[in-house]
Amino acid sequence: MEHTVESCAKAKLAIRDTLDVVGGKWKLVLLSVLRSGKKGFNELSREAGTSPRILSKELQELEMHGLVSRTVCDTKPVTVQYELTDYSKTLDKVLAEMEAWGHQHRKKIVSAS
Amino acid sequence: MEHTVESCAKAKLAIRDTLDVVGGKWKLVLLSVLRSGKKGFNELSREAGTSPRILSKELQELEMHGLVSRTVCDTKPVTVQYELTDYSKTLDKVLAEMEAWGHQHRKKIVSAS
DNA sequence: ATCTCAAGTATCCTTTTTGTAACTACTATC
DNA sequence: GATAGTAGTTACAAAAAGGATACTTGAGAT
Repeated sequence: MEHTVESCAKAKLAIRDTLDVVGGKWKLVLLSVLRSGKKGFNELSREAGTSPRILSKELQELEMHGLVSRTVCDTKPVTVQYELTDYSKTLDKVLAEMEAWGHQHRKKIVSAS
Repeated sequence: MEHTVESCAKAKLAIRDTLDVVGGKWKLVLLSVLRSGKKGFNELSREAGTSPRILSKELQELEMHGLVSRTVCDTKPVTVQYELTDYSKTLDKVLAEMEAWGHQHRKKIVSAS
C-alpha cells in the first residue's frame, strides 16, 4: 500500500464518509452493544448508558443508514426490538479493530502509570 | 467470537477509549493525510481542509497521545514538520478498515441512486 | 380509580465543537 | 520601509452535540 498525495485524497474522503455514518459518541457503542443480541429501547438505554432523547435520535439515524432494524412487537405493553441488520455486519472488522486498539491502548496507558 | 453481555461491556469500554483518542471530525483525517509523509503546518491545513485554529488544537492532542511528532526545523522562516510516530502505526488497521468501509459504502449509496 | 411499565417526545439548558477573520512574531526579500 | 511566507494565537460568533427531567400514550395489574 503506497501513500501518495492522490491516494490520500481518496482515503480522506472514505474516512469522512465513514465518520458521517458512525461518527459521534454513541453510534459505534450502540452497534457494539447490539452485538450481544436484539434489545428493547429501555434495555439499550441502560446498557449503553444513554438518555432516551439521545438514544432515540441515534437509533433513527442508524436505522436510516440501514444498520439497525426496528420491529414493533404486538405485546402488551407494546415492546420494540432493535436489532443489527445484515448490512451492519460489514462494519464488523471496523468494530473489531477499534476494540482491539482501545484494549491495547488502555493496557499501554495503565502500565505506564 | 461470542457476544455475551459481559464481553460487550468490555467492547463498549474499548470503543469508548478509542473514540476518546481518535474520535471527532479531524483526527483520523489528519492521520490519514500524514500517511503520505511529513508535512508542514500550512501544508497540512490545506490538504486536510482545516482552519489553523482547529488544526493547532488537534495536532496538540495527537501529539499528547503520542500519535504525531512535532519537529521545529532551523530554517528561515522557521518551519515545523509534523510526522506520524511509530505508535501511530498501531492504528493502521483501524484506518484501513474505515477507509475500506467508507469506500464500499459510497459505492453502495451511489449505485442505489 | 390508581399505579406501573413500555417506548418514546418535549422542553430547557450547558458544554463542546467548529468556523471566520484578524492579528502576532520572525525573517527574508523587493 | 513595505510585502510576503512561516507557524501559530486570539477574539468572537454560530452551530451542533449532549444531558436532565418531566411528560405522553395505551393497556394491564391492584
